[in-house]
Amino acid sequence: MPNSQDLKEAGLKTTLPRLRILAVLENGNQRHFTAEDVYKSLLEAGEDIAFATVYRVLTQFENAGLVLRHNFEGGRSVFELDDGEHHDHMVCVKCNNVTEFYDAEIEVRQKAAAEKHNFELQDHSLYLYGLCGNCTK
Amino acid sequence: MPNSQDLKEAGLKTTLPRLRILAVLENGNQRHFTAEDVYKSLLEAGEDIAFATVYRVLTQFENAGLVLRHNFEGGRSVFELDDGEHHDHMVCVKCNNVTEFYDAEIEVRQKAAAEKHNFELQDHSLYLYGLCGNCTK
DNA sequence: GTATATGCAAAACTTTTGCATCCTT
DNA sequence: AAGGATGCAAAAGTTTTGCATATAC
Repeated sequence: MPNSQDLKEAGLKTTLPRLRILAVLENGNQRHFTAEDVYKSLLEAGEDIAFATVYRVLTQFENAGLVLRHNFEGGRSVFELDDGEHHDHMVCVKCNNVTEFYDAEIEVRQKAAAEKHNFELQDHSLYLYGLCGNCTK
Repeated sequence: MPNSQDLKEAGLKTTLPRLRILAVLENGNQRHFTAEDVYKSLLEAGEDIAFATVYRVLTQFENAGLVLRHNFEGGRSVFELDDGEHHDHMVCVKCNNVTEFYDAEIEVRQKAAAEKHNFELQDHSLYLYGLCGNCTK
């Protein structure tokens, strides 16, 4: 779990906005946030942090490797704390709920596909879209 | 390969802009286009079609099932003719070249992962990011 | 004290839309 | 002739940036 130490190691000063944003990402009841989600959480917690700062900080966190940015359908970025354990995502198109999953075989086949095409794999994103358990009831 | 017949079947009138945009998607030396790519191709071909029309038509084609829209990293949509044969994509982060690939086992495991989580799969996107063969030389 | 970070407002970008006019059937 | 499509310009939505002020070290 990232903390102020991680900020320093990333060359980022330990400022109040950064700590507050980190707290939202760590302690929220969700793991996946749009920038607006983060901003609203801060407002609700009584924190007065500019929207521009939220974006700046999230981008800095992303560059520092603390946060992952996803480009799901819908045109808005979704941010998530990088816990170091890679996983993929199922996104409910109705309620926007995000479920994480992992399949070792899929990872292996991706690497194999990349090698086969002489492609130097750096990263990947696998998003499943559909209806989550709650929304099919 | 879609044609004016497909337009009619989709409830879309056979208009010059639609035919021209279809022609770009079919006959370009690439298969993957941003809206701007399409617009520029039209300009180069001497066609005077509004940018807004390009977006409108691409969206209509998407809804009609003629075209797929991808959300790669970078924040701009990428469009591709839907040839009916599902495939995934490797995107070169240096030259933006897009390579298609398909792995039946990955498809199977995705379905299995969805079922395991009681998730009704509708669609998915798998993008590999890295350096293509040309860019690692 | 110095360098870096933040707030605010404005800009940049992509994509969509309102409306008058034009085209297809 | 009638309904749908296009062009233009303006709007909408997300994300970034310039600059003066404030903060961390």
